[in-house]
Amino acid sequence: MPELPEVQTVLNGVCQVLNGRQVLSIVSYYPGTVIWDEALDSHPFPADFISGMRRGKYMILHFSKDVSLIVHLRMTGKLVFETALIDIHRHERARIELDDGSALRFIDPRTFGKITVINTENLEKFLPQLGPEPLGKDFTPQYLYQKTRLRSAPIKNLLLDQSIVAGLGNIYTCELLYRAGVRPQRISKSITHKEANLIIRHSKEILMEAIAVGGTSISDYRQVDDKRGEFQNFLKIYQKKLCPLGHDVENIRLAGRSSFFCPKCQK
DNA sequence: CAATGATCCTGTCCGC
DNA sequence: TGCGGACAGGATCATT
Repeated sequence: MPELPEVQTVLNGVCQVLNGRQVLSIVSYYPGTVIWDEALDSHPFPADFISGMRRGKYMILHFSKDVSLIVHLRMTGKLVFETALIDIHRHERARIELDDGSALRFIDPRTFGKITVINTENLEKFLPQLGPEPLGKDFTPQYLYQKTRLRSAPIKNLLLDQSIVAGLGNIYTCELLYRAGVRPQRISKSITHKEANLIIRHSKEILMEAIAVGGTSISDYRQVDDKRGEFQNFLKIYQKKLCPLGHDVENIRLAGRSSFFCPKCQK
């Protein structure tokens, strides 16, 4: 599922494709996939691509004429580049048409993904409240420790809360807690300074490793050129029966999600 | 305010 | 071979 490393990888590909191009139009094939800001100019396109950035799991694409796109892939969304117009794919929910006849197709079987077209000035208004970037300087052991003091929910739920830290999802949270040696169901308040240190260090480490190999392709996730990421080959606990040391892995449900952990390696 | 559970949705997989 | 049900889970909304 697209988490920070997958979104970053897709964004990098999208920026390459959009570099020097104009968007001519955004076509919607499924109700609710494309959301239009009411405060938008009535004829926003064509607009020149300026820059792309990422905030948590959101892609933000800036264009001329104060137009921006907020793209969220949710669980099964893909942005696939085509050099020429072709038939609408069964799961194609929207299409971003470019000035050279190419297009980015938004393919999303489960239809949870969204493309929001906004006036750039309204960016803050259209983004939810998001915590610090996990790879940023504000995501520190002190910050996390302070947040854990206020909560009785399991630490995994806290890490999945985008208003606490923006970009972690189920897979990397399972993995980083395994690396940190902390059980996902541990009550947040019980996390020690030392454990907060380990969680922060391994969060940053695992995200950087995953970005370096193009993310994790477990089911639908693909890069813009339809290539798979490679990090699924390095997962140690997610959907495993045995941990790397050969211990039995347990799977419990936390916040409605499968949570894999090793009772021997994680305390 | 915190925490939990339902909801959105469809493809895939498992057991019978 | 077919069918029903469980499952996958990011974010939002309603409820406790």
